Amino acid sequence: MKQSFSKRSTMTEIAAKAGVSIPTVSRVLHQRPDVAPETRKRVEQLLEEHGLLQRHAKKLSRKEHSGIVDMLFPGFDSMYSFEIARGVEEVLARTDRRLAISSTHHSLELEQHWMSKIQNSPSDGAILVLAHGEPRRFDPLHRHNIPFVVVDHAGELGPDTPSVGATNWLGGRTATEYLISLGHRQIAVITGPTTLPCSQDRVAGYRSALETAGLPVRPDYICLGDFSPDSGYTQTNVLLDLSDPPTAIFAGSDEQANGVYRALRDRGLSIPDDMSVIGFDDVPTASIVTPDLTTIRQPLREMGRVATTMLLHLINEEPLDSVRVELTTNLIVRNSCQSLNDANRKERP
Amino acid sequence: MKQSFSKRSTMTEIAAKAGVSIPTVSRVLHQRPDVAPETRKRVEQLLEEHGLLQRHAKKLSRKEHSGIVDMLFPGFDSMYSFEIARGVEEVLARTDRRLAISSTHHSLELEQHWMSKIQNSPSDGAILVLAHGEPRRFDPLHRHNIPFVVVDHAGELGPDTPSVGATNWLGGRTATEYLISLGHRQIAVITGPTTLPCSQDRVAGYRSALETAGLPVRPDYICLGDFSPDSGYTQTNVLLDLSDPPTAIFAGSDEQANGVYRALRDRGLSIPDDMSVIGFDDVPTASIVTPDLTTIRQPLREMGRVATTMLLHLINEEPLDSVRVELTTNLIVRNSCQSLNDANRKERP
DNA sequence: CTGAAAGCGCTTACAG
DNA sequence: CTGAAAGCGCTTACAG
Repeated sequence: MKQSFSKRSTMTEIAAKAGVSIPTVSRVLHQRPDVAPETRKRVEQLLEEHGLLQRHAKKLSRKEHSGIVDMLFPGFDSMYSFEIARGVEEVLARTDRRLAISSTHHSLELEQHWMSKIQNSPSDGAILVLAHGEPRRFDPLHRHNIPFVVVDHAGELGPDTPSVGATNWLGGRTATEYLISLGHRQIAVITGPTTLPCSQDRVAGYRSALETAGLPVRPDYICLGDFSPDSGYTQTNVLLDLSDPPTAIFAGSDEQANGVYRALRDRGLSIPDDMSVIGFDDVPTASIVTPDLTTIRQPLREMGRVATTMLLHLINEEPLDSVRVELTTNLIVRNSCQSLNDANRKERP
Repeated sequence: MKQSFSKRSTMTEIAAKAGVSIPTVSRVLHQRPDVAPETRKRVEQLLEEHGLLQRHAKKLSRKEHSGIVDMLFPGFDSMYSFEIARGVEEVLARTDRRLAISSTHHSLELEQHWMSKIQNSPSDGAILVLAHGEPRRFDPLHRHNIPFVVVDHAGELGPDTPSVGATNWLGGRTATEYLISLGHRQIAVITGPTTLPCSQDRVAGYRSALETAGLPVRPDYICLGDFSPDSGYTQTNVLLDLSDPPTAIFAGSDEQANGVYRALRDRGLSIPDDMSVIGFDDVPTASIVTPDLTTIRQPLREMGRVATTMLLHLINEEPLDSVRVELTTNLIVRNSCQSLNDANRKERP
């Protein structure tokens, strides 16, 4: 037992013990066919005992895969990130790979730092949660032949870049249609960052629903946010200060909706009696707030799962069913929206 | 440019190009002192250009460290986990190591699976979020000489096991004292799993506060939960069905408090008018719920940060200031508790 | 400081 | 099927 740890054995040693030549040992180790079954068995036994087999396997597997799948977030700071990560973890747990999580903390510098880390201790593949950015960003990955999948990108990266997204346009449209169906005619939206395609798409869906219903698209009802509670708070106040405020707000994201809630509460306004609010994402908090938030569900965990499955295919050099997968959004009706015709609504001027 | 990728160069090649012997090249690569500065410079240049320097550095660093720090959760499914992970990520981002996250999904089988993964693609160190469990569990880690730190364990693992925790006893006591200071005399607690030292400690703190104030410790006011919203819901209903229900509930954890909120709301009871509720943890949702939750803050992110700093010391074989670090909890007063003397409280029989 | 020489652990045709 | 031989890429005393 002890000596097997004391010093790493060599093929020469094994050859001596097995009473064969070194080349034969080499052949057995490499699973060449031209070895007598008996000899092979004897040598294999020795190799195993002395840890050469294990050492060799490890060396091989290090070549093929590092055992790590990387995941990069712009910020590891929201339920949104967490949910996607959970999906990825779920499918990776069943494989022999581990999940490495990094955040660029919204800094380009740290993103480059990460890219160089990846070179030194390489990755089998990467999942990039990147809602925007040009393809050039992925050059280091290409150079190092690291397969990757982009999550929540709108998919305009061209046919070379596998990506998973959600039907943001449809979601935006569904949210707005729902509010219209409740009788609302004055519907505002607080957007995400204008640079983000997912946000642009939601707003486009909003416009489309309004236009289809023959309602005007009012510029003062389209407020610029950044998906944060703070921008939800600020923009809600802007909307409420309008001479002609909306009766419903499409909050852009659930997190942003939290800020909308707070602004409304600060003014003593009730949800949904005084204002209907609809979110986007359906993160866990959506069902915890009061009233629980009607929202458009974006299947974040499933997006993580699908992206991982795709990546695993890429790693194994198996063909992909589709380079671009778009998962569908769903309306989740809870209690933050009310029909305009319904009772105890205060009259507005 | 091109040929440097086409085939990996050898020392022989470099030696020829540099007009020196192979041993000299070897010496330069290994930074031996006995080489003429000029020769060294020339050879180094060549080594760099042909990627031998890089290859060598990589080989070295693979020996010293894999570049991965592992983190294991019983379940990667709560704000609690997420917050600790964020803390770890924050300090790791500034190093050249990446964070690998795994969950045992509360299954012993998966925990063993993870332990074997760790052997195949080794880890520089691990952070284990393990609220209980005997030291034997860590044997595989010891065997493979992988340093680790345990987070949120009560610290009864002995002086060999570095750990980071919070002052759970003090937190439980503070929560209860606060309720007493508001005039409450009938204070219930919904506990976490009895097997968890952190939960036991909180309950012990609760008892201690009651006893110090000369109040009776009523067994029917101590309800068994498991930190989940569901158990919060169920046990609140049990408490409300008592002939003599409490006027305040110490919810054991913020997540559990969500269930308490729901049960109260389902019965048409108002928080804090009809019932005061205090949580534990101060996860982000605590300030989002209505009314926002008064709670005992457990500095989860900081715990993650401290654990990582400790682990980095262990990895570098530097001494630890202390094997056991206990971070302090704080009372965060928000709006879910009310003084018993205050106004609009309905009279109880 | 530097190289010729010996050696290590392994692989790869080649001959039988 | 197996081994003797040649060879590769590298390291390590040793001599000058």
